[in-house]
Parts: sequence; structure tokens; C-alpha cells
Amino acid sequence: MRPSALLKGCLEPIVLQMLKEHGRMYGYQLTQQVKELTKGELSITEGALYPLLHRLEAAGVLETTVEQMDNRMRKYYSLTRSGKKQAELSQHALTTFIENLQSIFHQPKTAS
Amino acid sequence: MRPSALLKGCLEPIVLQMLKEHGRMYGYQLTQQVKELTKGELSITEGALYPLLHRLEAAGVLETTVEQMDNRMRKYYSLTRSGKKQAELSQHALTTFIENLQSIFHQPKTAS
DNA sequence: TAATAATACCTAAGCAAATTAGGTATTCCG
DNA sequence: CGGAATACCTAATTTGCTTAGGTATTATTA
Repeated sequence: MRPSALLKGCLEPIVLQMLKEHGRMYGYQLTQQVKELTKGELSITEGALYPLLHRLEAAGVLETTVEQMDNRMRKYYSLTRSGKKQAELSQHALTTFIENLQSIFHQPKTAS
Repeated sequence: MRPSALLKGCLEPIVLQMLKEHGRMYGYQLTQQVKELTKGELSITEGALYPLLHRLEAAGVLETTVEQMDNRMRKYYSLTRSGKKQAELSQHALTTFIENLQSIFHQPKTAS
């Protein structure tokens, strides 16, 4: 198993959380911010991120505004009303999931 | 995204951890024990578990002994020497992964 | 007692979400 | 001038699960 396999399924909650915390963000910024927050230990790939952003926009979870920076495009994403609810749900799901993992990994040692 | 998508990539660390804690266990027992530990919130499916156990055995991470219980077969799995190392590594990977998630989800609120 | 659930193993097809590996175009730095 | 950084994107492939079966024995319950 490759180490990054853990990330599977966590990308969506992460993206929603980032947008909830930071307000609007653009794709490249998301990749950099996550790398920074985790000191380079976690990096989200663009090949996973952009299709996800497009899916979430199509689903009405995110909305976009495009801006120009020195002839370089920036497509800003932000949570819609329903996106904010979605972010809450997804944050809660991840939190209880981690709690469950901890009931497995922090259980008292049993005599073998 | 289906809720259980979070589990992806976590199954192997979970199995190795269970075997590390409990010594030898058989497949069905693993499914029941995880369900119990997480109060039914997390269940590992047999369709995922058995192929994983076989892969880990083929890789020399696990070894097996078969026993008979009232004409019903039980195939016990336990960690090999290298499996114990593998369990440490995988536990460490999961732990730091969770820490990274928490740097994302417990970050201080920024002014938007 | 006959059906159903629980115990215990297994596999194959399909699917969702990632990785890998490209592509375009501009700007910054040595 | 060339490479790294910024900024977007997509398609093919791989991964790791779910779904949905299968076999067989034992326990429960209507």
C-alpha cells in the first residue's frame, strides 16, 4: 500500500474545511496552503483537486468567480449556502471517523 | 461521496493494529471486533477484508494456522516478525496522518 | 420443524476517487 | 536564456473499496 492511500476519501472534507476557514480560495492556493499547514507532509495533487472542484461546483456546493492577476487567471471558489451545510456535515463525518480510529488505536493493551 | 469513503486506505493499518493488540485473530472475528470497538459506526466488509488478508499473507506480513470449531473452520492470522515492523510503520503513518488532518481542522479562525 | 439468522470462509464484477503523466500559458529568478 | 514557480486543465490508469453473490455448518425462533 502506498502511504498516500490514506488520503483517499479525505480530500473533499479537506477542501470544504479550507474554504470554510479561509473564505474564497483558488485551486493552486489550496494545494499550497495544505502543504504549508502540514509542513509538506500532506500534498493534494492537482489531478485530484481540479476534477473535485468541478464536481462540487456542478453539484451547487461551490461557486466561482474568475479574476485576472498579471494576465494569469485565478478561479476563486467559495461555499454556497448549501455548501456551508455540506461542510458542516463533512467535518462532522471526518471527526467521528477519527474518533473511531482512535478507539481502535488507543485501546488498552490486552494480555496476549 | 459515500460516507464510508473515508475508510479507504485505513483498512490495512486497522487490521495490523488489531492483530498487534489481540495476537492471533480470524477474519470474521476481526469484522465483529471492529464493529464492537466503534459501536457499530465502522464496519469492515468481508469483500475487502479477505483479499487484504490474503495479500498480506502472500507478502509475508501475516502467517496462518487453521483450526476446527464444531466442523466450522477458523483461519487464524498473526503478525510475522516483519509484520510487527510493518504494523509499527503503518500505525505511525496513520498517527501522523491524523495529526495532519487536525492541523487542517483545528486551525484558528481567521478573519474573513 | 422449517425457515432464518449467525458463524465462517471465499470470489468476481463494478465503481469511485485517487495517481500518473501529460498539456497550455505566463511570470519570476539566476 | 532556461528553468522554476504560478495557474489552469484533462485523460488513462491504478487502487481499494462496495456490491453481490457463492458454500457450509450451527443456533435461534416462529
